[in-house]
Amino acid sequence: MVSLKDVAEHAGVSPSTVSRVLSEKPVVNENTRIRVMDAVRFLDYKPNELAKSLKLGRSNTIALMVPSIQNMIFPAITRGVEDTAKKAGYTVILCNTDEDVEEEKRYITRLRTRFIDGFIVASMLPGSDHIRKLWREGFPVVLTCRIYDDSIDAVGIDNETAAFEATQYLIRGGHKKIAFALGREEIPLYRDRFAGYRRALDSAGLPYDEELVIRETIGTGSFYFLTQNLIKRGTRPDAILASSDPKAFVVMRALHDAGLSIPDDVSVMGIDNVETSSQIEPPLSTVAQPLYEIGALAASKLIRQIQHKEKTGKLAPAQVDILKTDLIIRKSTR
Amino acid sequence: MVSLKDVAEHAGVSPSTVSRVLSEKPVVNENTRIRVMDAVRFLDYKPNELAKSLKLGRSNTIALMVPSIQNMIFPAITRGVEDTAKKAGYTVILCNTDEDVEEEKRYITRLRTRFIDGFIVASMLPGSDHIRKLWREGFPVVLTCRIYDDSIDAVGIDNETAAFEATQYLIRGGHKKIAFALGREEIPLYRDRFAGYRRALDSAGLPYDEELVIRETIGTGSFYFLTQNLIKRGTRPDAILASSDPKAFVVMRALHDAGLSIPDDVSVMGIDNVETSSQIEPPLSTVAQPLYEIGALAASKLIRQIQHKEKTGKLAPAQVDILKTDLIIRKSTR
DNA sequence: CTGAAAGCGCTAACAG
DNA sequence: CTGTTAGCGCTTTCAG
Repeated sequence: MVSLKDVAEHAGVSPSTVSRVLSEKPVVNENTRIRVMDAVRFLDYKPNELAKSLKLGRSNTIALMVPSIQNMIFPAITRGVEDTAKKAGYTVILCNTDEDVEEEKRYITRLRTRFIDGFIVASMLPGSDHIRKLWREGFPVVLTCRIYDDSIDAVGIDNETAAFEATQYLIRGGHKKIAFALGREEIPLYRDRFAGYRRALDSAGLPYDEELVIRETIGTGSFYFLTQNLIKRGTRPDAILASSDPKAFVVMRALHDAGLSIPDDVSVMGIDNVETSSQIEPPLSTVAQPLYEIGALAASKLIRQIQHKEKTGKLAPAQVDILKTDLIIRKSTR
Repeated sequence: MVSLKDVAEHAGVSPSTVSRVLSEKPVVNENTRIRVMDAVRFLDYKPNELAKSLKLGRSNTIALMVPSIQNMIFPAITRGVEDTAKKAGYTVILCNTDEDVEEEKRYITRLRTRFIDGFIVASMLPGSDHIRKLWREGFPVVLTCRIYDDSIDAVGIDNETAAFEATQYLIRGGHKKIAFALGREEIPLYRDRFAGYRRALDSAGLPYDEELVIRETIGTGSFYFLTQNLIKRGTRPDAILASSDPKAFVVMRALHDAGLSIPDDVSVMGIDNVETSSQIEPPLSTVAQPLYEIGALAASKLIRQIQHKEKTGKLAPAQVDILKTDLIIRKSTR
């Protein structure tokens, strides 16, 4: 490996001078600058980022923590993060946490020993204190898919409203018995969507029927069976709103296998708009989250925060950005 | 940040001693060992990995380069990589290259300045020399989804055979006019799959009909229109084998929108078995790649190679692993 | 404008 | 068994 010192020798100057021209310090004589640059090119010198990091206490690296990259909403978010990080000269480390708080903590402590510059945390569980602590210590963090309150930087959507709009759309389409496929209730995201569903029912004067909510409970079995049970129970809904697109896929499969047609017998709607949603048959009506933009914005917020901290020594006040969703009507609803 | 020196002072020993107990060197007195460990715990000392990396010339970090994490085969592969890397104490950096060789090179040079320990390169383009060069320089690399020859470590599947088996299955099912939806031909993967298709036709004594191959050419339009054209041309196929699952989705959509029923009017088959394949309607028959295992094996090969290099100073002989595929029959074929 | 020197936090000879 | 020393490759005072 060719080092700064080699360049210095080759150019007949001191290492410090080379360092100066490479960090574009304005104080260096044009002639020596040229001589140094020639040597740099001649030796094809690449500065050692690790040494720089050690000296400077930052690594130009950020971590993206997701429950699982296999969860269909995360590839797009991840791509948004990576693209904007790359543009700003940052590298991203991918961490799958499986929603395991201990795993998350382990990652955080491990990465901090490498001078990681910041974290984008995209898990969905209710806030645990280790993230708050991180923030309080002055560490750049941006939350996504999980917003505690307005005390930590975050970007997300208004889940309550998203579900409200979906339900409202269904109601306007003449649906009267709208079921709801509710994901694990300890996840705030799903609770919010559930609340939106109920509010829409309310404000349309439709009764809320506990019978019509399919609850994913561990042990009770999957949505597939729950959906088929619901139908067999005789109280057949005329529409089902799923609390996420992947859940809608399962619901659709159950309906189909039970011999029901979508949307003729029952409309199905999701929330998320993952890539697959437009590819299934029938294409799923849904409320789109701007996934790529969420990732991109999270990354640029984080980087801004990192740079702010470098300048001023502390974090800028937290700010949460709520991106707008988009009602997308395809063919799974009538 | 608490450093090794702090621990040393606190324990009343020299930094080297602390270093020794922490790297579990056997030569240290039990008593001082305990004293040091107490200090470590008391100060909650975490070694600075960056400093270690700088000193040792390795970072316990590997890079995973994929065309795009949004390409549906990569989330599972990525998860396989990350899981096994994590278990071995490695961190993974995710790089989206968009199949752009220059981008790939830029990543490589940039990451090398951080003492990256190895690369998993999962792009699909024919081999460019920068990867070969990397390998020749003694840098651990494992290729995946792209096998040049047997001179570089790699893991993948036998694409020719995969397509052969799919075609053969279709033929056995009584299909006589089997179309093929062929991805960009500069990608060897697709060429191989195409070859397998042709060989199966051949060995069954079925004629190869150029009319029946839908070629994705830039500018000619998407598979959607190509498929509909094929149908309108009058030579309606009784089956279509797509060179990848995502392409099969488009084909299915085109067929559906043209009023044809799958599999009654035409069978559709894919190759890959991405997650969505089982979720669409009808569920797609396909040849499964063991995606997670590909990622996991790639990572463990890479790590083994890294460790081999640390021991011996050079790479172990290249070895390419061909994982077996799995014919999965669902409902898109009759 | 440039060089010498110190040091980021760690490990590894080399002595003792 | 343990301490001293040097140094990984870089940046940054501090002098000059």
